[in-house]
Amino acid sequence: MRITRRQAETNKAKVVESAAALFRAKGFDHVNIADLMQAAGLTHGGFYNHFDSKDELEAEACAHIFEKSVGAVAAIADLEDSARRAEAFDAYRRSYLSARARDAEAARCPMVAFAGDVGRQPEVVREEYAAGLRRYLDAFARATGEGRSRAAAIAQFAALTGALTLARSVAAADPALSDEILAAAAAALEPAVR
Amino acid sequence: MRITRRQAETNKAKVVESAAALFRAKGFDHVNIADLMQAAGLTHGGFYNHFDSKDELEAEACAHIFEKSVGAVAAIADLEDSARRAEAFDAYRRSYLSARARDAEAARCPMVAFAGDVGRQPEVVREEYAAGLRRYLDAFARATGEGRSRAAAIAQFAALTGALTLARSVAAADPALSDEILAAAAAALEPAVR
DNA sequence: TGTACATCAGTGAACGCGCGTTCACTGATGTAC
DNA sequence: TGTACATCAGTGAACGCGCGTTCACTGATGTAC
Repeated sequence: MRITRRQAETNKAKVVESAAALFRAKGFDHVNIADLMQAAGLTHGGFYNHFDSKDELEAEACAHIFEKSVGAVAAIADLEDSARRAEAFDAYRRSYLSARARDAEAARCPMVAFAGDVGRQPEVVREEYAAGLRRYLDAFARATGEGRSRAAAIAQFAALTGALTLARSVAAADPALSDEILAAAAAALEPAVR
Repeated sequence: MRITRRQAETNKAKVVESAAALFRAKGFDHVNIADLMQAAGLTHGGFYNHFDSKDELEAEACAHIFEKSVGAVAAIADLEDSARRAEAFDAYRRSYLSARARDAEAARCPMVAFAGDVGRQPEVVREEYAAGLRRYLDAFARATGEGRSRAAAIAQFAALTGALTLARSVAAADPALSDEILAAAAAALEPAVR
């Protein structure tokens, strides 16, 4: 039963979109093609009409995820009023370290979702990830404001990822420790430059 | 061909030891039982003479790894001369963020090796990991010296893990960015309290 | 101390399952006239 | 605009491989006498 070309494109986009969510929740290696196609409302056999391999989808999903994440940070960096920018950036970091972000099944931050695994992924995925991280850090450094060095911005972002990753890693087994980690990281945040 | 009870114990210890190294290098899910037994000089069939399941070995290996890591930090914390303790702690953090630590196949820090994956592991492993992180953070907080709050110590450790994890994640695809991350994190380190 | 038997660590083949990938088939869409 | 045929997105069964786990077997160790 052939379908519209337009419909086929929509379907492919849906696969990338829902695969992205699954990858962020479970990691690349713990999502199988049957599940991922089902999440897009299709059956597994059609997968190879859209992608040469699972690796290729992983790379596309990775790019898709970074586009959104980088976009959100860039939007803050692009705020012209420096006071509003600083306010938005503070809110971003607070929300980054919130219990809600920790408890979300699919990690919002691509680095939290993938940093631990990406070294073991095929090269296409590693390249896409590295390109994404580069763009993310550029946007993040711009968002910190003129007063801060790029190095300081990177160190600050590392602290955010580290804290959220640690908090997520013990969320189930030791929620109190997990809360303590988030609170400690939030307390250590320096206010944004206005 | 039955062997000495003592020899059997030695063999089990060897399995835990070499599995620990493999897990740190490749993660729990990317080490199979045949490889892990071979690394210990045995064949895969004998695995279940020592362990009920792969999960059980994962938990034991996890405990084994934390014992070493926590021991190293605790040894620094236990130094009586506060100037020497501060010096040792500085050296520890510098070495934590070194290119050498990043390039080591098996991550030295258990959190860098496991934080991303552990949430998806069976409960025995998650519990062992959480217990290990608790002990590690206790030792780390003691090692920072009396002048620093526990919260500050935790935030600082999160910054270390985050930086090393990010640096490792792009080490292959973008070595320059990887170096930049390590350097930025090292520059942001506050000197230890003497 | 010596002998006979039970035990059990180690071996390697086999089982069963999950998963990425392939393939023959379907039938509506796209196209050539 | 209408008709005939080729195309190709989608389907579901099947393939092949890797891996955790099981099992029958071996033969030296441990033990009971």
